[in-house]
Amino acid sequence: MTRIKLHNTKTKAKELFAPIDPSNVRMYVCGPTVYDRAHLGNARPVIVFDVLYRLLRHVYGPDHVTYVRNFTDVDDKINAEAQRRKSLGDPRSLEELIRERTEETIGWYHADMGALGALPPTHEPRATDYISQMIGMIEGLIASGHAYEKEGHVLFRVRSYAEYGKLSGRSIDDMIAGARVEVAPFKEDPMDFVLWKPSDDDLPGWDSPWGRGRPGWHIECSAMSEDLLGQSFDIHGGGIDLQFPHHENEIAQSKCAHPEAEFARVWMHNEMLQVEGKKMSKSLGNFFTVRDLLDKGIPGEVIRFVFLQTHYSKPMDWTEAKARQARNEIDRWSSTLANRHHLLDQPLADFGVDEQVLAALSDDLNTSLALTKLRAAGRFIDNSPEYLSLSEKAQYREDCSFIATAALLGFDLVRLAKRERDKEPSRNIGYFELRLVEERISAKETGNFSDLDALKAALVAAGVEVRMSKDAVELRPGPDFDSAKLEALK
RNA sequence: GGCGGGUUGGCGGAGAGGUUACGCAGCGGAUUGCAAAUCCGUGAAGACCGGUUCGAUUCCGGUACCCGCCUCCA
Repeated sequence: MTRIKLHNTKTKAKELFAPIDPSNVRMYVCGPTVYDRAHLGNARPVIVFDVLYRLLRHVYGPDHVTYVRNFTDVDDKINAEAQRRKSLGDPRSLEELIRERTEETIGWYHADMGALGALPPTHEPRATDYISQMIGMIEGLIASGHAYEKEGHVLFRVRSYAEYGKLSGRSIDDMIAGARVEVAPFKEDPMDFVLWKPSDDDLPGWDSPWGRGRPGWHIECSAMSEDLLGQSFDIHGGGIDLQFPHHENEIAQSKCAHPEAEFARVWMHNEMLQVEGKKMSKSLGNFFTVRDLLDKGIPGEVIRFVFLQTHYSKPMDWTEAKARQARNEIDRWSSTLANRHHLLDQPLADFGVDEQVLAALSDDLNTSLALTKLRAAGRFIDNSPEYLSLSEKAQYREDCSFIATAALLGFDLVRLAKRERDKEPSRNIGYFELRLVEERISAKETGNFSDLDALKAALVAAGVEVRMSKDAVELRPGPDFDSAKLEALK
């Protein structure tokens, strides 16, 4: 069996991955707060942990991995949007408006992440469906002295958990010394954090032993992971920015609620995304959503490819140049397969995946190296002399393996190749191919190539790639293809 | 102030204590009426200063610079 090594943030070391139960490998990843479209940064953990999910499914079997990614649908920004709509005269209740907002955001999220080739997780729990579990956990924490109620709030007593700060390498005293936050008067200790807070009539709320209120941010992940994965599970993932305070607080809550349990065995954190070398922010004007890119005509698989070129533990820079290169590489794979109809129109045989790609992924998700190996495999099956010397059967084996390997990284090459193949062949394209052939013949006879060159230049200007070999002429619409310009040439 | 990440050839970006990363761009060649595409070949690197070592870009220590987190944030 493939040995997977993962860098565990908790131990700061690369470790051999040993699941608690190989027949049910369990992973929890912090999902989005559903108040707006997912921005490009949100896509990074989705893609990173999607690759891990696929790898685990490959190694342990698709039915032996449980992947949970939550939706945070209790949040001030959601409330603010609902209140805004209400203030614009919407007659519906605040709860209805909140529900509407979160519903539509979740719909967008599914569409956008699906476009990136991310598999749906096994479970996608919403915080609001787990309020009673949260309340139960909070009651337990109060009973065991790890939490206290004050002025309608319930706070976690940070000093009651000796290992607080261990994950992120911080000490409570250092943090207090450098704190820039105003401390609420009802806190015993400045670092204590909210498990439950009161809601007024303009805010969503649930009845609880401490009055009508809503949960703090961190408790939802503790409650949902326990409910869906148990008190101990294998992998907990998320962005590095969540390491503190979110994950630190999750650990404190869960470990204090169940001291005998392990909680998450391996912690994984992806580094941040940058755009053209700078942090993505609205003020810098380099902020955009996944949907913005898709609408600009950058396909999801191109975004995925760019992301996977950088190891998840390093800051990743999104640039237009990278997107262009990625598109070229993927296009090449598509056109390699586009005319191999026997691959596209029937189920493929299982000949396994490329060992080198699998090895790269198993080494702490070295997606960059995996892409390099996949690239080599792609070149091999693209009519290399070695490939052409193989029997038809052996070629088929190589093709299937290549496609399966790409799928392990989340690229559906069959779909892309079909798209390439089934591109509506423009009648104009055929017309101009014929015309180029004819003009070339006559140009060769007369020795005058100026008309031919002019036509070729005009086609290039219309965004068409002109491929003229000795015995054929092929025109391919490029990314800048402009059918109106082409029409005008007639 | 505390914590963490980064610094590799023109650009992007990996691995490995000694043997080609790879891709893009460049250059040379094949092919072409000329190109494009494709194929073949090729130069070019590891922030800085020390240490360990027969040998370090790779390990250790320090310096500099960049980025992020510590407040909602993926």
